[in-house]
Amino acid sequence: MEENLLKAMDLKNTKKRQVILSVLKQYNHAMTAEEIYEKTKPLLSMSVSTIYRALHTLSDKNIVTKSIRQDGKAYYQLLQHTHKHRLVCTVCQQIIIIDHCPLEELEQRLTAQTGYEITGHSLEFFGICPNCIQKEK
Amino acid sequence: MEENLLKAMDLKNTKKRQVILSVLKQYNHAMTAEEIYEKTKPLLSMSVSTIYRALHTLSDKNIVTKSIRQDGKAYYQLLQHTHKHRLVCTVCQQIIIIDHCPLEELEQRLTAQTGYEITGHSLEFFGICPNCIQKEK
DNA sequence: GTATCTGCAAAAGATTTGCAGCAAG
DNA sequence: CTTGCTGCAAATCTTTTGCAGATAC
Repeated sequence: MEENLLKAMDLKNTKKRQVILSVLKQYNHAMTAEEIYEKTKPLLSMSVSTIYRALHTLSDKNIVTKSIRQDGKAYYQLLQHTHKHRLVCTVCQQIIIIDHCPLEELEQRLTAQTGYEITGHSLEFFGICPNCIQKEK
Repeated sequence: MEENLLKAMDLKNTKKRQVILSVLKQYNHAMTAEEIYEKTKPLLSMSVSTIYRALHTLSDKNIVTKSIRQDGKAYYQLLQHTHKHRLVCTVCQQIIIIDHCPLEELEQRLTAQTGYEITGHSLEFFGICPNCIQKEK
């Protein structure tokens, strides 16, 4: 399965890339290189630079997406056509997933107005969760 | 003017902070610490760490906002209640400013659904501008 | 005077890179 | 075999920090 993805993109089908892809598939959410490193370690140990290089290659080939969040770290995940955004509590870091992405309509309007071919967006909400609002009183 | 802002927040009214604020006001868009450093240099030279420390303090006091973009750098700007987002060409880096922020309504809905007090969001669009689409053909 | 600010140089954290050896096709 | 992949260590880039001296109030 991971094999086909790699072959299709003229990439060598190495064990390490397979394991990276299988971890991304298994967890199915955006992960940092460090998290991927931890999760792959028990399966097949590899150096962190291999992970960075693999992720870079895979994101060039549009197999994974890379997105930099407000913590300054890069998060990688398998390219998905139905994507989601997050609402993050700035106090306790609790996260709520926003299922419906509200931007598709807006992107169409932007394409019409600007002539850009829009390829993506990044969107994240910040706030304080009900719990932390309580505690701060 | 800058003086009042600082006084109001119990911050010492130093020449360097004044200059940082005046540059942020003058350019009135999000800038990196490095850009601020370059712009303040002719006016009053200071070390980069002073700039980082001042920006950190000012953002704690909600005088400036900090936002990390997809280039991995932190951008600072004076807190504004009417804010804007950007559409960035991933080939030539040309930028289009999106005047109307389409998220206010959505934020109200999220507040109702989650009980979060929403304090902000980050949103950026990526795409390929008409020029670069031409060239790639 | 004293709490706060600043400069400098060093440290930190995430990511990238040069090079020599290794493995997939 | 030969092109592309990997490990290691060193380099890079942005940002943070410890400490000693300087400045605002």
